[in-house]
Amino acid sequence: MNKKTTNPRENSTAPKTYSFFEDVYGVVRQIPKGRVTSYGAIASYLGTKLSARMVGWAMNAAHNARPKVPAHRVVNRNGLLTGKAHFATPSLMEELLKKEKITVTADKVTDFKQLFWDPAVELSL
DNA sequence: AGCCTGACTTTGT
DNA sequence: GACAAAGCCAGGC
Repeated sequence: MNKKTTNPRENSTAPKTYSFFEDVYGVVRQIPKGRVTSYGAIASYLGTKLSARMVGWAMNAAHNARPKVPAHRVVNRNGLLTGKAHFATPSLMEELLKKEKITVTADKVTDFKQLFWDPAVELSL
C-alpha cells in the first residue's frame, strides 16, 4: 500500500474541481439497493480511514449533490442511523431503509453485518 | 492565514 | 457496561 495515502485519485492528474465529497458520492451511489455501509468503510476505501468524519461531513453537502446521494444507506459502525437527524425529516432515513427491505429497529439496522456493503471489497473485484 | 466545526471511530477509565 | 477524551481531515468563516 502507499505510504502516504491509499487514495487512488492521489497519483492522477485529476481536475482541481474534483472534491473529496464527489469521491464519497461516487461510492455511496454505488451502494446496491437493500445494502448499507459505514462511514469508516467508505473512508477506508478513499484512504482517509483515519477520518471517517470527513465522509459524514461530505454527506452534509450531499444534500446539494446531483443526482441525489442515498445517504440513508450510510450508517455508523454500529449500524445506527446517526445521520437521520440530518435528513429532511428524522424519520425519512428509517422509512427509506424499510422501503429497501432493510429492517430498522431502535434507529439501527437489523442484521447490519449481513447487509453491510464494503466498498473496499465490492469495488475491488 | 488561522480557528472552529463535524452525519465517526477507537481506546481508556 | 457507560462515559469521556483524543485523533483525524477538509470545508467554512
